[in-house]
Amino acid sequence: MARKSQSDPAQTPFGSNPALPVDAKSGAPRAADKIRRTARELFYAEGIRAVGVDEIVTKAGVTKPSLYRAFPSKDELAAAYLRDYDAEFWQRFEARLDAAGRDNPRAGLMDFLQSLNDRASAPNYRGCGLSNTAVEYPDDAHPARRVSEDHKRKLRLKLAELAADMGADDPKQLGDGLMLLIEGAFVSGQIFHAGGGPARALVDAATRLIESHLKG
Amino acid sequence: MARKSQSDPAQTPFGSNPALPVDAKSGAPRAADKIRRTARELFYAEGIRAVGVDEIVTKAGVTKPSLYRAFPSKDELAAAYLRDYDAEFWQRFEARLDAAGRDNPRAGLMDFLQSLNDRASAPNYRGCGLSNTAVEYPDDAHPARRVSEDHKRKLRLKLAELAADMGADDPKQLGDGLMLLIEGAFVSGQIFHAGGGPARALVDAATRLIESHLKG
DNA sequence: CATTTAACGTACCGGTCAGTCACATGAACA
DNA sequence: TGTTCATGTGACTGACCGGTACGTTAAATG
Repeated sequence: MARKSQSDPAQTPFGSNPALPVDAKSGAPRAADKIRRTARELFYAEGIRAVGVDEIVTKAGVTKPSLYRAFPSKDELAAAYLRDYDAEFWQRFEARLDAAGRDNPRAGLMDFLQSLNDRASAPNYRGCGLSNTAVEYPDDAHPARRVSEDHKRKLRLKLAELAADMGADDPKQLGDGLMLLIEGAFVSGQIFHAGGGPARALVDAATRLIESHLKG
Repeated sequence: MARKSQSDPAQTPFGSNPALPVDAKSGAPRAADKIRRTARELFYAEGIRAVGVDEIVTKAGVTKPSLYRAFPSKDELAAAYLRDYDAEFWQRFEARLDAAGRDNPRAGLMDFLQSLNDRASAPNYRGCGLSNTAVEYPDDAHPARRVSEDHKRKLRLKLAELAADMGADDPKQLGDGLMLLIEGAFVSGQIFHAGGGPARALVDAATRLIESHLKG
């Protein structure tokens, strides 16, 4: 028989799911990790509210008590999903900046925008899991929304920081303008999903916006 | 006793609910209209999936069979909500354009953006009901999502049309750039809800983008 | 006044939801 | 061998979900 769904590559618009951590001795993936992995796929693709815990545990090949031993509630599982999502986002984001060189923030940012542009044109693109969650859960007290809000605040600061590094006269304004473009690409990418709708204008619009701020 | 919740102004970030149509003879609002009105408030404020039909009929002061006599399903009620939303959107949008004069599309658009900027800073702002629905329902076949997609396609065309009227060298590109900014304001407005987050940069960024296209 | 017709409510359906329980299994370790 | 730890089994809960069969009311109509 060997392992079964282990070979499934699980390609998603936000990147492939990383290899599952395995138990040091037995070599078998732990139930909690399988749940995390499956929850991420389903939550991202269909939305959190649309996915039931039964569906998660069934697809993960585990059982419900395993889920509730690892996570106190579905809401907390959703929050954990978003914390993973957040961590991977920054990993990829910083990687782009590093690749372009820390002395060239504009190239790094444009690189990120180009990759977002590409992903947003993929057929099954579903935008940003963190933004989507804020739409699904208006209540600030919801644990998943908290992760989403924290992430967006951090992104906003980071963009302003990059704008300052680029030498913009009004870095906050440029940072916010860039953020609007990025969030706009997230949502319109998933509305006009195949072939990329307005998201195809992302790089061009960002370039013009940056130019405008740098000339001033 | 008199009428009870009739006086409730129902102020929402997308404008106050219009007066309920009343029966020509009895002078009483019809059940279907009360449902439509209540559904719109709840769907917008909390999301479609988050609101059950029981909550709708209870708050509307009617009963479930009245809902299902007027609408074939909850999904179709959601679609009807979005058709109303769409109609009001264009009504307000075109009104701005008319007020500025059809020979001055740029002023009309900027007027609309300014009003969006203001609404997006309101404490209970929840973005665009049509965009939110696309996030909630990834399936293209869902009746509510269909309304959302149709609306966004139409908006995209309209923005390109306005860009052309402004004399842009690449109207589609400018239209798409503006659309990214608008969608970005919808979502970040509801994430950074009070005091307006990045949405405060909407007018400035749009101005710079337009200027950039007009100089080319 | 009797009857039709339209609008509405009462009471209920089966299914699914998140979450829990006591208990069995099986491998690692001492 | 006995203990510990992660996991599975299977049954169960109470709330809620979207949706419906059927009865009631009252105004309009002949």
